[in-house]
Amino acid sequence: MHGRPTEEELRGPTLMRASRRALSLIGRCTTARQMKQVQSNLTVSGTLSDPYAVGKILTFFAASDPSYADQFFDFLPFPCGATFVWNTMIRSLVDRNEHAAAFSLYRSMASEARLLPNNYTFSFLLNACAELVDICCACTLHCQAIKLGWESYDFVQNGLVHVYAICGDLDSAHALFNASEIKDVITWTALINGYSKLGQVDVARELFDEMPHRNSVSWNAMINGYVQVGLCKEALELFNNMQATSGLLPSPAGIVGALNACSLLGALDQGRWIHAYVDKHQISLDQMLRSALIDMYAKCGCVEMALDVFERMPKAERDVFAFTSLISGLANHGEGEAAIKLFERMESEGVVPNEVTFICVLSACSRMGLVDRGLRIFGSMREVYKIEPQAQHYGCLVDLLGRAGMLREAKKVVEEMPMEPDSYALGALLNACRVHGEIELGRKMVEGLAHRKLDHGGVHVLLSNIYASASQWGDVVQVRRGMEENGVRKVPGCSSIEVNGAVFEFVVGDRSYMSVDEIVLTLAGMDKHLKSLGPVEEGEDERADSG
DNA sequence: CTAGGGTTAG
Repeated sequence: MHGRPTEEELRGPTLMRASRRALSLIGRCTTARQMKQVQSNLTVSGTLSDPYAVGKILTFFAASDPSYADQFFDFLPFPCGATFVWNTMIRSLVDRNEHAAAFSLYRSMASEARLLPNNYTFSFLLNACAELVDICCACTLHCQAIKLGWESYDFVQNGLVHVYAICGDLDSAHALFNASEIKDVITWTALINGYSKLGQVDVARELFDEMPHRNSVSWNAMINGYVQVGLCKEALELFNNMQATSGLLPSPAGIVGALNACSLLGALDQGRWIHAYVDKHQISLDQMLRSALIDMYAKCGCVEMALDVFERMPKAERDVFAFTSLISGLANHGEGEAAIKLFERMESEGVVPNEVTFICVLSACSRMGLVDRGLRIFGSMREVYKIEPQAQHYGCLVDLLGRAGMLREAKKVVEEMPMEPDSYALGALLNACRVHGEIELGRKMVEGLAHRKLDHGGVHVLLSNIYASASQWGDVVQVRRGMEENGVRKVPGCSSIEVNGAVFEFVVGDRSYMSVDEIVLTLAGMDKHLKSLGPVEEGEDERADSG
């Protein structure tokens, strides 16, 4: 029996009595109408007491019509539905991110249905705790699992190690790991992951080297662990190592990690190599992998390829990540107009922007000097998308107004925003003060911040930059001296870029690397060239915008 | 019927 069910099969009154055939039929239903028809036949024939059939129907509706699934479950003629059906329902609630409902169902399992949870129940709910990073809940479940005798079952064991590790309680996770008699790849990987998330990559690496068997998930956990703490070279080294030694094909998730490392390093050649590798081995290009490719190309300075990956993406897969990555890439390459156009295209294609998208598109507006457009987009956040602007968005607004020379308006935003301005908002305002020669305003702001103990290194550096722009060297020295005396430090900026396959790293103020003279000369040349082009007339872009 | 890994931010 293969293929879609025929009308005859669906209507067949006697067929339902045989549970196995019912299961096969359920498996072949593709529409809600078909499934409901089978469901009513099962109800009439009494086969609905088969929990496997019920479970399959539940799972089908949980994915397509959740409220119908809930209804179906509520009206099931219990006690025919065994623990299995409850587990299925709990799992589908967890899948739908309705964790609270899943836990409440767990509670009524004993009270209403007089059913005891089993190893499956615990495994699903421990997973839910891990998603919520809720260690209290995990402890409660742990106790109950012990009480009911499910503690030492493999999935429960691994679920416990995983949840404690994710919640950062590595002592508990490791203790369970040590006591565990099963210790499979999953137990090891859960622990490695926990240490990575805490930033303890050395411990994670030791475990990784020590574990008896590694699969691609274990490799990925370690690769991503390195990326998370910024050890991108180590991440790529491990990624290459995996190809060379393990004989495993990396999964899309692992490739995302490696591409991430390339993005952070600016390692275009390595990124290209990975892209080619993906093509060659026909690794499936899923949504996330495509977004990671777009991001990698954009961050490595190759917007054309970023665009190419985007356009080749099936339309239905172009999600908010793909759009936002590209919008950000375009904005960062001076293609502000294209970034805004893409944002509009996103809207017209019905892809809903999120808070990150707004940061990217607003910054595109501010670099283009498109004040009105930026203000309109900012307004649409709340009005159209019901996204409450965060400090970061107010920061973008300050930048938008400040760059355009509307200092008073920018200052007003800083003063009236509903939360404490973050360093970006303050930095944007101070930067605007520098560009537009508003020395007094800048000075007063920093003084006010220092008074309220809200000053940090970056703010003082910006103030000294303001003085420097105005050639007030005495004040520059004073600010710097004040910073020294008060022990204020700014974290030095750093960046990296790949040239001919080798990655070079730079730290502000460090002149020890090779060809520093050449770089400084080139920069001076670029600066001179830009200045020779003359200033862009104020308001020029705004007119182009409305015209 | 089950578990561990992944994407966008000035």
